[in-house]
Amino acid sequence: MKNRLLEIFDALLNHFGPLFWWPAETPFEVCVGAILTQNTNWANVEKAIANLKTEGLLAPQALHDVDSARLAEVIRPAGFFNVKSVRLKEFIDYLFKCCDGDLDRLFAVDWRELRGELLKVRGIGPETCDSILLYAGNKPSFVVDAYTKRLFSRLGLLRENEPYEEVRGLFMENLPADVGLYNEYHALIVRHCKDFCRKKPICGRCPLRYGCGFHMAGKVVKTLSLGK
DNA sequence: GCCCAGGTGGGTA
DNA sequence: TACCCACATGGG
Repeated sequence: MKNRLLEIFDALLNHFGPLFWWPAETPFEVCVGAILTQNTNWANVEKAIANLKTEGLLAPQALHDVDSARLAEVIRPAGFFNVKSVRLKEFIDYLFKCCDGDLDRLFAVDWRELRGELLKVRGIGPETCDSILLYAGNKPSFVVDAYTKRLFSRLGLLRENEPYEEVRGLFMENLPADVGLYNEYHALIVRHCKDFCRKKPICGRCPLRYGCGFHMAGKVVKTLSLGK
């Protein structure tokens, strides 16, 4: 399994090149984006982030001070704005409670303990939590999302409704605890799925389950060599 | 008009 | 544990 996961990573990296995620300017922006992108197209999140910047709200103290109803209006393009407004405030409340609003202090503690604490914050589930740890805190916590489950179940390496922690464990037990590797692997999975492995596969059925390659408009444009 | 998008929490059996 | 549902905008 370890070799298989590394082969898939190499094939994706070879095809797309390094992606240098997360698409954000600061660690704090990563945290905000991780909450805003819950079940939401990233293009809509970008609009909400742009609004936050325009309004001068993309900072811990500013988000701490702003009224949640006003915050909801600013992040409206991201969808689910009422619940996300509350979730952002919950995260900020925790940040001030534990670290006086200082992200560096947040990430200074043992990350495994921090993961347990973040998961207690309402609105921060396992994917949001691991995204924050990996992409904002540079901690080796593998991120699992809908794309990860879709791709690896189609590859026959997972069952379709495998629980989050089981999937995460599969990667973390079979890959070295390397922040750079985890960072790129998740980014490449997302990129690959957006291009080739949609909910409705572009070629009618996702070809990766046969280990054969990348498809576009029904035509094979590149072949993966996954080995056995 | 319909489907989909980098989830999460609450309720029910 | 395993489903169901609400939450909502915007692009294809």
